[in-house]
Amino acid sequence: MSTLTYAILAELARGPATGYDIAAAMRSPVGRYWTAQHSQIYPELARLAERGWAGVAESDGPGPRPTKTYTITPDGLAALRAWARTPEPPPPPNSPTTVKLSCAWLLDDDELAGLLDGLRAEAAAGVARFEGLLAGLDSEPPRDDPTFAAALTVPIGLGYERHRLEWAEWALAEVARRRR
Amino acid sequence: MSTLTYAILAELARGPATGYDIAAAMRSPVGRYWTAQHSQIYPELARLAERGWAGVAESDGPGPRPTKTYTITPDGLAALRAWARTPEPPPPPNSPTTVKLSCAWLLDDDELAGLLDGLRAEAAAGVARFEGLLAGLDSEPPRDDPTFAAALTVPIGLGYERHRLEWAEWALAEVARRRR
DNA sequence: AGGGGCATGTAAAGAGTTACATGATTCT
DNA sequence: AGAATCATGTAACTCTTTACATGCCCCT
Repeated sequence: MSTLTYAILAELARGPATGYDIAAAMRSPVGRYWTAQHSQIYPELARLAERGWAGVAESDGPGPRPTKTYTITPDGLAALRAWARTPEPPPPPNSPTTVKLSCAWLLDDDELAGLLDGLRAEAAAGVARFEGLLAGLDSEPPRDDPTFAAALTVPIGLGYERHRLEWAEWALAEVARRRR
Repeated sequence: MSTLTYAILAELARGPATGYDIAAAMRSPVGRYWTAQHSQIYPELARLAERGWAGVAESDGPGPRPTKTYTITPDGLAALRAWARTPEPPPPPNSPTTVKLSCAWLLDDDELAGLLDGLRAEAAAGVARFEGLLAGLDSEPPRDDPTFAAALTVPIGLGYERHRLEWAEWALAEVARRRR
């Protein structure tokens, strides 16, 4: 059982959903932090049902196949809770962008400044996105509601983007200072 | 050509190395941010040599096979620089830990506090690690030296861990506040 | 009439991890 | 005597992405 298994269960814990719904949610998983393609989700949902962690209801679909609506079972919910409360080993911090930055000594000032400015713009957009998201959140959500979790996770994303923005601005200033 | 290709080239740009050296550097790539196993590195080095981006020199090895020392070629350096200066599309921010946090509404107060405290401890260790690294850096490194890049990348890591630590402390306080 | 959204699936290829395999030297 | 380090490689497996494939309904 991979992270995807539980990321799907976490979606189902919020309510019944089709594979299409879950794929849509995982296209831009703001505040929930997992992505996957539908080609990975459909087989995983079938395994979930086979394992008894989700139930399926079929209805007429728009295409040649029936629409399948999945619902989390008590077993599935228990498995999700058990997974969620165990600590995760820190993942390898693989970042192509930081590898590029580690080549900064090979680039000239303009190339480096261009790279940094792109990162600055990206981070600024991220800050705006998460600020909007935070503004839309209930300030004191019910303890047993998904929005309670969002009130915790959205500030991580916001803090992360803010830190990236500050760093990019500092790095640009640093490169400009050394240029002279 | 994957990120691994260029991450290896970035190592070779610092000087000739064996596959073993690169695997060791990528076991804990502090400030450079890519990890890989030797089983991935050895074939990739062979492809690099085949492509003309690295040269190989064989010498007697400690085991049954000769030791191969790889050196970056002018073509390899040019390819690395070209890659490094092009912006990277933002990667999917997949994080198992944040998926767990998005299940916070399913956990009771003690389970959630335990999860958060583990993250706090992890972040605190990270801050200490990067502070030590930063302390060991030259404050004004030569522009065309790998340490110049480290002076840029180490503060990203430090800032990231500081942000995580602040967030974890805030989240713990938030959970404690709502507990009462 | 064509494009986009809804809805499901499979196939192929690439990326990454874990395990298997060998063998000399050095340290405890 | 056994473990760790140096040094290389392959095999099997899992995870992820990209592409192929179908077909209805709604909007312009």
